[in-house]
Amino acid sequence: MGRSPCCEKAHTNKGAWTKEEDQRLVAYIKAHGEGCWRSLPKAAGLMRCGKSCRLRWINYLRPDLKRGNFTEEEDDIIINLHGLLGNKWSQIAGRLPGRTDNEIKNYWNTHIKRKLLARGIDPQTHRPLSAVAAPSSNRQDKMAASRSSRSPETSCAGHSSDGDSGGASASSMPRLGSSIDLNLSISQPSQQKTEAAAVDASSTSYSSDGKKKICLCFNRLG
DNA sequence: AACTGTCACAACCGCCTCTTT
DNA sequence: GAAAGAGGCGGTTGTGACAGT
Repeated sequence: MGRSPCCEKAHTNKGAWTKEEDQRLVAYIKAHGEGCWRSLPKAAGLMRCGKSCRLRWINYLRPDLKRGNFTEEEDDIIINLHGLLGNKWSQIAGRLPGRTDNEIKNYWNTHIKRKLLARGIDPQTHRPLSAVAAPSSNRQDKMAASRSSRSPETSCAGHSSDGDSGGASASSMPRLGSSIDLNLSISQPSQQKTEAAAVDASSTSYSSDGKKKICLCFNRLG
């Protein structure tokens, strides 16, 4: 539709970041904070697209990032949150401090998918493979599915078609065995924001028997 | 040693959503 | 209310590392 590109592509570097570029970016953000990504590259003396700077900072350079392997506990959290949220990587990442959406997305695609398949569980629906109809391998179908999953009405991919939309309780959904209790609650739409359903917040706590509990509150279900 | 296949992950692309004008 | 700009998100790709033959 004629939208101008986010940056002047002819004058931007692409590909892997160099140490010097990283240093420039870190130094600039340390000095000025995260501000306008569009103007940041110029201000920091980087021949990069603003989006690229943002991604580099968020996924790699941020000081609070937790590098290294995912723990079993993190695996479980990701699997359960994915069952609830679908491919909402940023929301899942928001509940795993120190992890980024990109990291989780990659980890899901490379490790967890296989892990679930090995257990005989469909990674998309979280149901036993035998109960899942043959998935479409058609690329266009996948794209269409991803598009529809981004609409608010179907934000809980894989469960919106369950037919039990009235009882939005995690315990009513078939779920792989886990030590994590997903204690969901639905509140009245008291806050008058008209956004579509959103998982507003979650908190992690421990029950008396030491089991980890994650509380997810769906504040605004449409 | 050379080749091939697989895996892991950083980075890019295009679209969507939110905010501002 | 419409249009434009900017940020954010999710899917996909490119590539280096490693393992197997």
